[in-house]
Amino acid sequence: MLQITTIRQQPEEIVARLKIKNFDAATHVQSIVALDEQRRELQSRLDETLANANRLAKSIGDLYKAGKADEASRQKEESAALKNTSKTLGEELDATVKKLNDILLLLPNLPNESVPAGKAEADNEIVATGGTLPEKNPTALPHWDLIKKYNIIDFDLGNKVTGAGFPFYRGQGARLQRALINFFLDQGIAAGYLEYQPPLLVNEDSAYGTGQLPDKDGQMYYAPVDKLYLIPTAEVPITNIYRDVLLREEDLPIKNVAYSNCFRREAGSWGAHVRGLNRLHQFDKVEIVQIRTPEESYQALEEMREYVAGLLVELELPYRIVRLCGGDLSFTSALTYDFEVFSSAQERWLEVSSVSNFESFQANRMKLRYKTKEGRTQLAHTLNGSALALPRIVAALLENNQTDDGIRIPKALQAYTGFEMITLG
RNA sequence: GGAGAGGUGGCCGAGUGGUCGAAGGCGCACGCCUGGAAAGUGUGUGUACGUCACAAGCGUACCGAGGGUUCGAAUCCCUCUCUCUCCGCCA
Repeated sequence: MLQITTIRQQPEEIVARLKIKNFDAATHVQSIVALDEQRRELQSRLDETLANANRLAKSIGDLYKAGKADEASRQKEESAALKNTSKTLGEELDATVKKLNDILLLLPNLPNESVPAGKAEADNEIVATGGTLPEKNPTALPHWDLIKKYNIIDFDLGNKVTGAGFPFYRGQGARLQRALINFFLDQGIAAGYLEYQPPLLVNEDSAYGTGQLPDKDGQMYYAPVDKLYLIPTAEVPITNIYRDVLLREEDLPIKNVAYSNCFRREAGSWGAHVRGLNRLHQFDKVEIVQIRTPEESYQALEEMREYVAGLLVELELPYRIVRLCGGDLSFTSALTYDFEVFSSAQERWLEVSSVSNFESFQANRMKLRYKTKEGRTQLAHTLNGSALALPRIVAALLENNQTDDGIRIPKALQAYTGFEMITLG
């Protein structure tokens, strides 16, 4: 959520910046400015009325004590009138605040200066590449065939027991999952992140805090009996640790890492390119989250980018990093780097990580603040990134490392899997 | 799930209708004291909103959340929620 003071002070600037995200904010901003004006007016009048009522109450008490009951009951009538006024003003104020807030929630975060304009994927900017692309192999099998051949991931079984997009991992497939999770967590810990194991269901406040609601309502699984949402990413519980928290500057930076299952309904996004592991309703991901001062947050974003790139190097996967254009940028993000690995049999780049700086957008929603060394209270910046999401990593590993003898496991992972090859039988 | 007890400031803890944003203590900050430190001592120490220069000052709200009674509520009533204890159930 954007800060009301920013909108109040530079409404045109906001509208202009949001155009980069292809978001027309003109009407919203206009309403916000008007409602904000109204809100402050009502607040002043209400405060004044309450101040008068407080004065009267005190006076009535004194009069009773002095035995002047007549004068007291006359003032009581006055007080009753004030009470009516304050009740009306209070209701108007609440309604105005609610209206204002509802519109504020609809405004996406401002894009960073460096975000290129653009409508979609094609306008993203490739900022780095790494690893070597495998040679073209016409006989290479896509991962959905490989998993059947080696009998390591079973979609049919998932289909029977749960539904589409909920596969079973089996044998060396399950082992590979576990290896990747542990590898990613250990790397994170080595890089100074604190490991967390979060709840997989969160309440409504948390879903609002990180911005999944109201923007992505319908994309999360929901347990209505208990009013809980299944998390689409560990970002939600991990960042919400700091909801309504006032940190001290010495507490920063905060760097957390967490593994979790992730649940996504993916309503309406099923299509031709989502075979096999490319898109699932439940998948595994290790997430890194940082809380930073505004001064340091972009430096932190670069650190995180380096860190994620390092993981892909260890896994010996060819990758590229793209800076998302305005149109592709998420609702909450100011700047996002997507990481894509090349999947040789599909001959496609698969997104395996998204590293973002949300600046104070989430912090403002969550009231995540910190006290500076000078004693000023201000909003912190939040960042997060996948490090990494498993299914597409697995897809790329399987496709890129297939040999006549089996599927080669990258060296860095072998200590975790306990085997060097995925083999038949 | 049943019964009981309770949620007060960074922490502990007083406070059962007005003088309470809230005693006292701890912690913290700054000063005094000291060769230095400890001890001692003095002062200060919440958040949000409004006014305003995102200053001071002033005003308003906040004692788990939301409603109610009252001229006036941390204090009384109702609902919800969370924690603790006992019982039940259970990985």
